Amino acid sequence: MSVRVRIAPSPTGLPHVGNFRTFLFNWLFARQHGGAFVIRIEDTDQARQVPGSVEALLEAFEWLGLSWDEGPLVGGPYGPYVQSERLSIYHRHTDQLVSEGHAYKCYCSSERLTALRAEQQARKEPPGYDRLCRNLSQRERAEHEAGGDPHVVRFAVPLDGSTTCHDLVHGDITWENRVLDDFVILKSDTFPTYHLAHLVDDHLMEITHVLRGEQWISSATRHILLYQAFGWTPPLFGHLPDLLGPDRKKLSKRHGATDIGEFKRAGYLPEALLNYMALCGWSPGTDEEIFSLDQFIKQFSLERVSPAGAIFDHTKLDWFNGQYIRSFAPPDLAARMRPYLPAAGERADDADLTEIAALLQDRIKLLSEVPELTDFFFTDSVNPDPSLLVRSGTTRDQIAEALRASADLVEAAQPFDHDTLEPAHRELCERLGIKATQLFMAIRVACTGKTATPPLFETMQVLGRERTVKRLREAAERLR
RNA sequence: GGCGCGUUCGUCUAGCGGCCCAGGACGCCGCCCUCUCAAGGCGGAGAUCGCGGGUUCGAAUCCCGCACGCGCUACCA
Repeated sequence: MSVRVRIAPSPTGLPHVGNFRTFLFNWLFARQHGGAFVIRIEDTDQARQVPGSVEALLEAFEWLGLSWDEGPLVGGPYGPYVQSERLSIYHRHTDQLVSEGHAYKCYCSSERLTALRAEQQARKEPPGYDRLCRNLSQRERAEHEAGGDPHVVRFAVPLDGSTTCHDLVHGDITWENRVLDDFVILKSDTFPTYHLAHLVDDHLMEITHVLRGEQWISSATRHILLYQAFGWTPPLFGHLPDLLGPDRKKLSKRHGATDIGEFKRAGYLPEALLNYMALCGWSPGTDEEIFSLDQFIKQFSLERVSPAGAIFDHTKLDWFNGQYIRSFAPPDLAARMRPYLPAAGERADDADLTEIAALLQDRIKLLSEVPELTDFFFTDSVNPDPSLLVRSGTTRDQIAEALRASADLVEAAQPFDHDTLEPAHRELCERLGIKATQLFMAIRVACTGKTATPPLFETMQVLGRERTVKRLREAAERLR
């Protein structure tokens, strides 16, 4: 039987990086086995819906370059892929369970349930449904029905025995059935709970491996019990570790930027995010760290997934991003940079941008750093600060003279390029009796307005002879 | 409270009985390179392997307790 995995996001907000790490592992597993990767929208909680969630999710998939075989937009033979469109299926299966005695209608009010829980806690007993309606007589049941009383459907958990989950990541996990109460599988609004819905869908969609977050471990026993009640063979389970915040709590919005769109805006590359996410919780067992998606597909294995949660460390993500930025050919980097350009640079042509990209390549970790590092390429004047122009060990007059001399050199340089400009300026230093550091910094500030820039003469080359001369003379004027 | 999962440098991790008085990477520190900033190269600090018992000639690795963290214990997923 071929592998089929699924991810089951609920449309309750922005696509979260923690969820995506889980999605990624599912995706890798599917691709590795030539299986199907299915997206199913779990919208059984009507109250928590957030409009636009699905669109944002799919956008994130697109940005990361991950495709899906069945689900929203693409459909598939096991649809519909939205739970709210599958209500009749859940009702049919709930009825089956009820008629076979594996589930029962419960008419208890939420008030009674709340009171019950309070009592139990007061007596330091484990909270849980007391199974009142499990033992209703035929007559009592008929009365409730006749009265049209609202109800939920609860699963009748076996009173004894134990259940074992053979987890692909954690190994065998066993629970005593008696620690479970009769959980709700169909809510009074006639929507199924997660427990029922995901399971019916997984079975009907012929899902072979359920790779989900570790918060589901404790529910796995309920799920296996349900499979048994239906007489179905459960899929294989693998509970994946969480992504944690610096406080070791499960990563959430509280920890800052966690939705995929924010990473994009912050200047991260999808390659870097993917690479880092995959290494949070999975390791190849070698010293390799930089992986393409194809390499991940080849090497990924559930056996090497760590059972422990991992803190999501932006510092290391930044390093990956820098690695990828440096790995690009300049024209490719230029294309990546384009969306991040300052307003003044939006009309830059590809050739110019490629030269700029080559200069920035070793200097940025995030594409969002591009505007502040490139603004001087796109503006008319840089308004250099005189105090930056003239630094200790030099005088205003000295620097003004040097800048004029530099302008003359630049005007005369033949050809106008780095290889001609640098030696000419080094000679100028000797002639003027200034240190290269001092002269070059003054020129740098004059041409860019900044003290930290790409190499001076290469920057001049990209700036062009005309603008360079103009800036040098303007700066000299400022020192009058 | 009950049940479950987890626990190796600050962080991500390698390790599956001797090769480990624990290796790599990020970060940090220093040096080199150097026109600034980076990038890069080299080197360094950094982990009594959560704690306590056992098993064994030998344990980070196996077993048992304990502690701590996290999760579940909803008509949320």
